[in-house]
Amino acid sequence: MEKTFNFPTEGCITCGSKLCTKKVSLFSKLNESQLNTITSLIERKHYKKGDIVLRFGDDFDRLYIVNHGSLKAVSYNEEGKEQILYILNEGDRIGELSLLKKAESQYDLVALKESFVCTIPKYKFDEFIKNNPEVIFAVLESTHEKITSLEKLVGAIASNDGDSRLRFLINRLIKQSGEKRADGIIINLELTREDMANFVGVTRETVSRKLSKLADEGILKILDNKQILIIDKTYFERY
Amino acid sequence: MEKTFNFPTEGCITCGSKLCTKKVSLFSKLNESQLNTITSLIERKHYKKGDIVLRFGDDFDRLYIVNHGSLKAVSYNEEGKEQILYILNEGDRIGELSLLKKAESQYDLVALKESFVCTIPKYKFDEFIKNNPEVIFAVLESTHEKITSLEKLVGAIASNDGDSRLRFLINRLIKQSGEKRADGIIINLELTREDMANFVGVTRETVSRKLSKLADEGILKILDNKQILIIDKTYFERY
DNA sequence: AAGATTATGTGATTTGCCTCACACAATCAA
DNA sequence: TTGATTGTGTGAGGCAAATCACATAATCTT
Repeated sequence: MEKTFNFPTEGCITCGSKLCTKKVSLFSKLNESQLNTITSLIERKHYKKGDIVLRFGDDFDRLYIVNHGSLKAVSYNEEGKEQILYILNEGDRIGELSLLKKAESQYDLVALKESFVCTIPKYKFDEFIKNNPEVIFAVLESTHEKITSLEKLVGAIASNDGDSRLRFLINRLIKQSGEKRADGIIINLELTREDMANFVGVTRETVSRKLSKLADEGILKILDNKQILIIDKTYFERY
Repeated sequence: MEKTFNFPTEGCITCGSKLCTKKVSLFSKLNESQLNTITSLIERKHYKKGDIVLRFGDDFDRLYIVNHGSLKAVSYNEEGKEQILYILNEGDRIGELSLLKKAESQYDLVALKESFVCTIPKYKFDEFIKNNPEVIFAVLESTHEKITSLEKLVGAIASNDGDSRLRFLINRLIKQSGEKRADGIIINLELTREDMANFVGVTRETVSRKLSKLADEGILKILDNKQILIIDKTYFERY
């Protein structure tokens, strides 16, 4: 079912020419010449599904931008159970903080599917910022979004109520990757049931059961393991 | 038991003269004249225990700095249950993000005890930053700390294990306000049992029971409702 | 100082999720 | 294509924490 992908060796695979710098909100306000400079700093790498882009404990000395594909950032608790902190889709970025000081990554960055990831080394980005100080505001804004995202996650999983955890999860998936159709909203999942569980702190069994229940109630339809059709969007907006 | 406080009408109540700008890490790298400028921008207000400093939905158009006392930032879930996102002690600040754009507060800011809070209005701070752009890096660093703090909170409460939630809570209290003594570390709580519960997402009963259990095991001693003596610090460091 | 209010500890009961178990489906690898 | 691996759904049972209930302690208020 998965359509095969034709990988260009050079340039941005989604917009055809440049390295997508324009669609990254971090750079959305830059002019043409600034964009060209940024583009020249970028290194792009290819990852297969399951590949580890950055490992826990490694130097976090780059800014990472998802050019194509998606990543998860996962930490591990005492018993080694996975906790997903962020799900990064096309255009999302992580590592703004490494711009400040040398730091070690507190999580693994893992490709959820075949992905292209653009990176800018800290020292290069530092210099760019020195010459283009207004970019720092965009960086701040980006960290703002991250904080908001985490605050909501905390609220969702602290509630200790499985139904609202699932509601939160699906609501976020709708926002991140929902596509409107005539009969509802399609979510194309990169996540497994277990990933979903590890994001909101339940077990994969609970995710399965809750999804089935929601399907019984007519709130959504499970098309297949990787596709969910949201019928009653409002149920998830009660948040 | 609570010692009464002698409130000066002007100047910093903890350092005697200026408005504590020097102890706030946000400003720690500023020179004397910059500090004087900042000090002149600050407005200080007094709050009684339980007073609401900023309400959910209000314009978040100031930077808030705890000059003396402590605050909690609380949001509410669907059922109206309180979720504490941050505990702010002397020198801590919140609202850096309001520097970017007009935003509404996503939580209530509540005084945990009698407190003095210094604020700087957005428009004044914006101007200060325009003249002292290097401060923006300190702001970024401050948001970095907030992100790290939230990431850890997520890891703790997602685990779904009461013991580790409590371990996380007490570990943070030790770091935020623990005082070393010959016989261990004293934590002077501003939080009630219910506050503690609302921070790590359990009920107050569970906090009570878990604390009693830890006391039985000799890991800590409950001196009274507001004082806990940590005997085996290492237990809480397993994190 | 006395009464009212708020906070705390602890027992009894309920409940929802985790755990374990297993069948079946989907995907991967050669 | 085939077998191996990984993912998924669902039942049964146990258990930790929520809930409910109440006595007592601490703290506010005047």
